[in-house]
Amino acid sequence: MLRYYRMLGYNVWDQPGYDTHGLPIEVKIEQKLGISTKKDIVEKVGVEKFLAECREFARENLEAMTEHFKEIGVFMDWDNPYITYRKEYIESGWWLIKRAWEQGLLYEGYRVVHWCPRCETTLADYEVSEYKILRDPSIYVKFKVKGTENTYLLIWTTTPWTLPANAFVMAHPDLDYVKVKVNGEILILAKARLEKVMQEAGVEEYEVVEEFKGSELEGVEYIHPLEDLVDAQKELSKYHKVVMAPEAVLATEGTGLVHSAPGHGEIDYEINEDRVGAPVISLVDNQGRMTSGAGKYAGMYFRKEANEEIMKDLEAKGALFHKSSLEHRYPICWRCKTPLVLRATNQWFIAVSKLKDKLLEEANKIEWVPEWAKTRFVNLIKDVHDWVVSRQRFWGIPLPVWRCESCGYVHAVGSVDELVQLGGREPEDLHRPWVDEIELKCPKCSGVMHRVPDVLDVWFDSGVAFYASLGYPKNKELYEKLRPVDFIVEGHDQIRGWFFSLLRSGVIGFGERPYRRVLVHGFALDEHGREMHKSLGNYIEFTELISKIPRDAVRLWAMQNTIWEDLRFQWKAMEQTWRALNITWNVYSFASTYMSLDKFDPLENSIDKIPEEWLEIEDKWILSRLATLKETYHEAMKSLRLHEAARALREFIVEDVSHWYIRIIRRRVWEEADTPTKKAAYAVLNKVLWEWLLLAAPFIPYTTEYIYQLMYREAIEGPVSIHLLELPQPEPSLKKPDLEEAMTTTKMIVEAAAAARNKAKLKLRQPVSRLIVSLRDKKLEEHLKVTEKIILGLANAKKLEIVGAEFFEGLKVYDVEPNYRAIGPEFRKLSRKIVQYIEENKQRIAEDIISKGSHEFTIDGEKVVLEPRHVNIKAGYPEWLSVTETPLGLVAVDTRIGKDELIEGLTRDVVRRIQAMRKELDLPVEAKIRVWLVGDEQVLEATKQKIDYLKTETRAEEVNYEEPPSEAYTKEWDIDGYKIKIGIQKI
RNA sequence: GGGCCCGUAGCUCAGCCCGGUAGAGCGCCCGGCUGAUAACCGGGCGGUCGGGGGUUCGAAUCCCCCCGGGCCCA
Repeated sequence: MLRYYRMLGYNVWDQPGYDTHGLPIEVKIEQKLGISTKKDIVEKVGVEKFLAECREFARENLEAMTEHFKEIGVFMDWDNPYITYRKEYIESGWWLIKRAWEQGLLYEGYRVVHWCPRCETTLADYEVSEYKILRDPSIYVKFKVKGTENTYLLIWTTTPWTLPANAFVMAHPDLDYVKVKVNGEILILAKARLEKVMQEAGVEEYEVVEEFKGSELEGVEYIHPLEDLVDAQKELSKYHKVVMAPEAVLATEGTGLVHSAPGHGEIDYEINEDRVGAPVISLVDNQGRMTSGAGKYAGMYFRKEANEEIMKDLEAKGALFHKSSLEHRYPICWRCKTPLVLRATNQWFIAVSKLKDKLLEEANKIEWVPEWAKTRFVNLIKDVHDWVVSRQRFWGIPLPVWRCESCGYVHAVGSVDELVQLGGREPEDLHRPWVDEIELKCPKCSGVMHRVPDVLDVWFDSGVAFYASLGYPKNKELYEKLRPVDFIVEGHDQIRGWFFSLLRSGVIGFGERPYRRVLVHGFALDEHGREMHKSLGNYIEFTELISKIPRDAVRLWAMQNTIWEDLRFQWKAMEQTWRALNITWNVYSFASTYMSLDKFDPLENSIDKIPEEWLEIEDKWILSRLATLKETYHEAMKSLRLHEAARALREFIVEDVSHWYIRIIRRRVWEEADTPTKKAAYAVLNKVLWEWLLLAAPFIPYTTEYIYQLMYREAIEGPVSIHLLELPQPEPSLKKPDLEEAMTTTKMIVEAAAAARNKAKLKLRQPVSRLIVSLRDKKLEEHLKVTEKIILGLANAKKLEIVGAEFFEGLKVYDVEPNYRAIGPEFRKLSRKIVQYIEENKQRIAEDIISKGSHEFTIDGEKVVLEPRHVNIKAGYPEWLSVTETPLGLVAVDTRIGKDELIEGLTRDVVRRIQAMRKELDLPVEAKIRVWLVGDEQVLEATKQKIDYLKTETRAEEVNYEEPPSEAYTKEWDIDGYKIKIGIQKI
């Protein structure tokens, strides 16, 4: 796209950029240094050294990427990329945090996150990617309903360790619930789960005493069975009641009553925030041990001792209805494989949910390609949550928030200058640990302020790219000029990723969408449709790829794939594209060979200097096709459908130019004299090839540049590179839809004629006297009149006859077979004679039955009526006519070869052999030769009759009918059984 | 479980928006052409257009349900 707009004359801002921060890089370095925990980074390695390694790694990575981009022909300002770890970039990032803070959107809050108790860090959502089948308890617990003697809410859980932090119970308002009498107790659970639960618990006798909707449970209070053993329950007990939460309750699992611990479950947390308001208590510490708030269980590891002890106590208290275990998928740390714990921790947020309406409004102003990306995007925004921007790591943009030790005042810093103003100084590096050392003076109480230790989510880095890359806010001018960005492109996984992080930042920072148009591309997958990974062994090294396939073939292949769909990697498919490129090369080399041979000057003989009447029909046609191509091309490119443009380019050069136009104009180009028709052909070919070259330049920059340098630059005194030229614009006046249609008809006729020849085993070199065509649509006959010359040339026929359908009808030869099964029972004894009659009168019977539906005759004085059921009729044509049926009508070749045609055919065979021999000798096209012929008289005679033709075609100065001398290149040939010896020699 | 995308010849994919006789390239078999030629052309073989239902004179195409795969979430 950049190449396209550049060639339209735009001044394109083409700065590349690199995301360099983040946990993946930290992990790579941990591996390199042989460490695996945060503690090791701080104590064994030191943060400074660690970050230096990260930076070095990012830099190396970025250089390798740049090389790849350059290799594949990405044309950007590689000397001036933006890099997210640079000071200016980080400062630009700080500015956005400050903007959020100023608008009251930045806040610190408690939030349930996935936490690795071994690495002692939170894991971002996208890092929670590995799961393992683990065995866990599966227990049913009774919560006694307040104010009753023996009525209980029955809940189910696989995480007993979360029970101490239980705050409330969730139910579904629309689900049916029952009270069941079991062993003298009343249990409440969902009706849909009753049978399953009782079965699992091995209870055979139970009685449903009441049935009601879940909504009736709202507000029912209960008593937590571990209340007296857990300190935290003192705070939580007043919230113990049933809450309606349809989004958290399934009718297919558990009991329909879900125990909720807001400090240990995301949905629990949300529902608590939304409609309960209990304190969010998390009873697991950084290392996975129960905290002092867990009372009796303090110090126990959550998935081990705590689970055991809690189940034991529940049993002792008679609160355990049933206990078993199950295997399920449980998230584990992708680095150390430790099972993760969900726990509430302190994190920094930006209140994006407050901006939802604005986000939607802005998203709707963006142009999405394809359209469905917008649907996906809007759906995502509709359930947007506040953005957790903090991470407890090292290699990232430090969160620029300072907190006062004395009064707790929090201040967000937007730049280094502000740091200095507030009593700090400029650190030598804006990363940790340097920035952590900066102390500020509290503007409220003059106390000492320290930075909160977190760094920012890497999505924050990517989100600010649209302005941070341009140096905003230090340098406002550039961004003001370019905003909003015209075009961004990424894979469909980035709809939630980059596209969203950019919009979020755009709205926070500027209250507007930061980009105008989005193009979504697919993934490159292996040939089976799987993602390519080094670990799967299906990864293709880039260097290997470009060592095997030309870069332009790779590019063209990738770009002709429907852009937003995934691309399956296939060597074969690329080789095929390579072939198309090769045809392209052949086309230019064909043109170049003859044009330079004839010293054709493209400037002197440009198309506008050729009188219209010099143009043949095929010239007007290809010019029309070119005009159509340009229209299709620009339309596709302007709406970001690159693949449509790529396909149109291929189709045009391969099908229209190479296979069709050049095939037709060959004879015109071979002529030696400088005829108007040859000049016209050159001028047209030159225009077509020149404009195609420009149009193809954005797609195949290497090939087009090479051809440009080789064939055009000097001749047209052009600029140093083809990529500095402007694309040709559509020329509607050259479009001739009728002519294009006529040529489509012509192609079909020529192909049908070839098929008819094929059937009759008549090679194309053998001329035929007539080509006979009957078309269903009389209007199409006009087409044939227009292109008659082309048809005769390509079908190698002397005459084109357009006839009506009755011509073929009249010639039809019928084969009629008696249908014994129908005749026998009906005609009995006459049958044998009737069969004989049929054999003798096939044609008449067939004609009658086809036209009248029956055939009457008399046999032994009896009248017989033959109807279609009595015979099988097969239609055919006489032997001298080879017919092909096409959707347009019938096309036939008269296969009878007259004497003239035979002579011409034989001569062409000889010419063809001489040409082959010239080629074998590697003679230049323009070289003159001497020829000797000896052999069967018929062949010699034929060539004598057509001697002038033979001489011109082969550039023979003389033809001798005698044994070739020993110095001549001599070969013996067999032409359809005729023997001939040919000798040639260069003069 | 939800949103979106994909499913058409042995393989890779057009066609679907806007309904009208199912296409291309590759592969395989047979034939032809050739001063662009390690190219090219023709023919043959090959299809329940993922499945089912609906709308319609007519559905690969529009609508609904289901199945399989992918992306992003839960």
